[in-house]
Amino acid sequence: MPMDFQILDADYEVVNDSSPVIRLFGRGADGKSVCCFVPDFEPYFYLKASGDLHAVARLVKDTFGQVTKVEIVEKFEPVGYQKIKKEMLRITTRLPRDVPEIRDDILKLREVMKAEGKWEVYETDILFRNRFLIDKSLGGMVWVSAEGKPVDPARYFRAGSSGNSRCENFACDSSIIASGFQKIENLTIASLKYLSFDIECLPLDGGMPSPDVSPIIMISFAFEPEYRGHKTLVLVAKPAEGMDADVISCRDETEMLNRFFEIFCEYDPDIIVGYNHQDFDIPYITDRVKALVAKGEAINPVVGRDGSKIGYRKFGLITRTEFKGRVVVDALPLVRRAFSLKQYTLRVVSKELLSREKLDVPPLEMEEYWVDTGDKFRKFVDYSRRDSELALELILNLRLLDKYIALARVSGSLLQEVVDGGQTSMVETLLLREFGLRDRVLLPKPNDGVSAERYEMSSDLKGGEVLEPKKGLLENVLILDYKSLYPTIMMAHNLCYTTVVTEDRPEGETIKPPSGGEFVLPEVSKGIVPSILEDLLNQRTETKKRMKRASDQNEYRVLDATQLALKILLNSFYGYSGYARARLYSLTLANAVTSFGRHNILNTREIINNTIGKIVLRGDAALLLKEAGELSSSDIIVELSVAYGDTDSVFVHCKSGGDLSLEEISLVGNRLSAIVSASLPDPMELEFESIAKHALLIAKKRYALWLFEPSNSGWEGQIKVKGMETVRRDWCELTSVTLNRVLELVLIEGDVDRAVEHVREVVSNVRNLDPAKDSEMIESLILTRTLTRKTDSYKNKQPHLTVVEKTKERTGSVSSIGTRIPFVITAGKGLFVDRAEDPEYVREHNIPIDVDYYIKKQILPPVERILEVFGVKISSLDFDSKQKGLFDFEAKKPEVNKPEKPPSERENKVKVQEQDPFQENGRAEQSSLFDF
DNA sequence: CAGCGGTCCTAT
DNA sequence: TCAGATAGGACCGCTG
Repeated sequence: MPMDFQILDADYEVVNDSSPVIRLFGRGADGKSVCCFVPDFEPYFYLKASGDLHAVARLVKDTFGQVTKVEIVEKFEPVGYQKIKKEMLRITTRLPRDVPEIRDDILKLREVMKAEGKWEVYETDILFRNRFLIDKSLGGMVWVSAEGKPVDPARYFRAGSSGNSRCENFACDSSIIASGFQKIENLTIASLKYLSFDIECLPLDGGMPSPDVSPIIMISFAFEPEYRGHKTLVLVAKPAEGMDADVISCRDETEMLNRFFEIFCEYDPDIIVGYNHQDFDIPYITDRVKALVAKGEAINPVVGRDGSKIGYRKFGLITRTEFKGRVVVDALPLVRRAFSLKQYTLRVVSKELLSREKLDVPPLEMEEYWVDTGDKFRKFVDYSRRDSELALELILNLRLLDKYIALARVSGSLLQEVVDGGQTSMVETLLLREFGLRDRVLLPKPNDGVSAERYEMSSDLKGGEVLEPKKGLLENVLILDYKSLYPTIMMAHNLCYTTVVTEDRPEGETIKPPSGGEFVLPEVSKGIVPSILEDLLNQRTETKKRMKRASDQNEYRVLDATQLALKILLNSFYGYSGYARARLYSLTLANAVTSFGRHNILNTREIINNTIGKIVLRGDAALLLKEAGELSSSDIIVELSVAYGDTDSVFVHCKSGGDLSLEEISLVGNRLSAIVSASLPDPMELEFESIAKHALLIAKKRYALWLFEPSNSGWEGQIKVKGMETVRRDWCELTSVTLNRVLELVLIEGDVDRAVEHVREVVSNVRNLDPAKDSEMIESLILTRTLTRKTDSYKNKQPHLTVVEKTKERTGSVSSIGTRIPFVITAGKGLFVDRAEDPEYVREHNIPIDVDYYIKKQILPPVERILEVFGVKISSLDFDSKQKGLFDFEAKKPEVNKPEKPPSERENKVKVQEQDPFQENGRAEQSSLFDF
């Protein structure tokens, strides 16, 4: 009977001290956890040597006892167009660890051989499990059907002298030795078991707990699916009576910890969830267990499917944990990546994303709650339980893993690598697989010296082109977008590491990017990266088609995650080429891509502004002037001009004598998309995305749109803000809210008067702020900033730094790098940075807020940047606490077309954009804010 | 007061 | 946020 399972994790174990055996851990189609042993896969790497290769081969074999086989193979070198393959050595070793052991020494043989040319090693730093997955076309979350016989892991490994105790604790439902296996196409995801946990410690004096001295007093679990009828469990390290059924009272800490590991292994989870458990709970448990064991306590801290114990490793600032056969998923970094929030404490995150309240026990009263036997203790238990629940809900309810599961499948990297790492591991997995198939070897990762050098050079990498916006308010703006610009450029122009002309010259023509360099034509040699991209793009198109046919919601979700994953991967290759730590780094390639991109957007602007210039709408047709022939009075003439663009987007302002409907503008959009796309090499495409009925362009990368996109139920309007203070997290909530309202009034209602009135109200509220009554208002004045480095490596004072230092002095608690620090500006003299203060502290001590700062620096400047477009001038200088002359409508006041409002006394009409001579049809009888 | 370095965060 | 990239706006506080 073949066994079908989905690969969750993979590694290897050495049997008999002599040969490695791959272990694939997974969850079976039958719901059981599986460990599948695969023997007979051997580690290897490549050596490019000069001189007599047979002699080198013999020497390698004679020199290194670990080498079992040396073959002469033909391979292409990693970079550059090459006409023919070169002979290299493929060196097989007994154990995976032999590869790094001999790779440096092997280069020294060059002197022994007295060889002339350069020697180089390739693929010497590929983890053995990844080597296996890549060579066998398997990968994370892939389904495998394995043939083989069941095996008792304990007996299997006892043969080896390494005979470790882990085997006794082997924690899989079934184990087999594979005699054969194959990948199977299966879109579904196995029924995974999720376990979330959270620990509570008792610090000595309300400070930070230290594992040497502060005991763990509670551990909570949340399960999905249930564990023996329990959705949650709370273990407490003291005798307790009268508790709920899901509370397990233990004699002491040691018993509790042992119960923890027992329940953990019995439940046998696939996904280990927590909130910041990667950085806190797991290292803490590890160290605490060590401390207790050192004192003579008996604890067996098994968490791995192979019986391995809990542990962690620190790399600089980051902690990595590994639970063999399982996947550790910390909700904190996932939430961070998925949502832009001002703070990422579990309290804030749960409230914002789940609308759930975190329960809290004040740190200073923790001991009191712990020794209590009644309500307070129950509250403490509830608080602990809730934290586990929340972490699990974040992952499950927000479906945070879907994307990562899809990325693992599509890239072939293990889920843990995808969740932990960036795009690098995924890109490299794809590259290694495709390079292997095409007989090309890949370079090892660069060392620190090389990447530092490259990092310096990277200043020569130019990026995208940002067009100067036509600042102001525009009506009827088409938004066009290049679909996957950089990947399609690479495909269209065959840009690749393997096509760049270096040593060998192809016959005939080459592709010459604006940035320089030369690439061979696809007919001469099709690039590997373009081929990978093409495949990803085809898969994505196919996936999107299947989404339309999808019958049930689950299938739809999986497909949607898949197409998103494909998009992410498509866009990863360009970044990788300019990434200093990449195995393959090529400024020539990266610059070729961006230079084509810049060229492209400028060219598009030229076509739209000048070659096309105007479009004639006649019935359902959007015609070029030359196609239109003689114009009739029913024709609508639309004049086009590019108002803005950033890298891969073009905003086209459509002007005509009268109103244009969304349908009419769409006709123009579709025509533009067709014309421009036709002028581009395949598969580059300019897509008609949406229409901004009104667009407010403030600066490069700063704008707000009243956007309409075609949907099933006609047109749906929404405001979209980019780059402005409403979307920036280093401004206070009051700024965002106020600005949003102003944008709404101005963009949709066209009512500048009301916007001004609104601002006036807000300012007056702030000025008359009464801290005693207005705690909500103070909430909305909180600013946040990320602590980006160690506090001593800042060159300048920073407000959040001030707060971090003050807090450390007061409570001893230190903020870790990467956390967002909330603060408010308090009243007083001196620099603003010195007056930053912890909001909590301000509330407790009734410290007055610097109202003036908030009005003059937080509310008014962003508002002013918007309203000055309409001629509203806010003379903040004139303004004093008596609210006199707050707004100074210098000469201009907008005339707004609102019948219910009295006409403005002032004559000047708003100057939205420079006046346009193009007024033909008499359709603009009423003047409105948006007419000109 | 203009200009600049340092810092943060966002757009693409 | 120990690993995709650059472009760019805005702020603060210092300097000349």
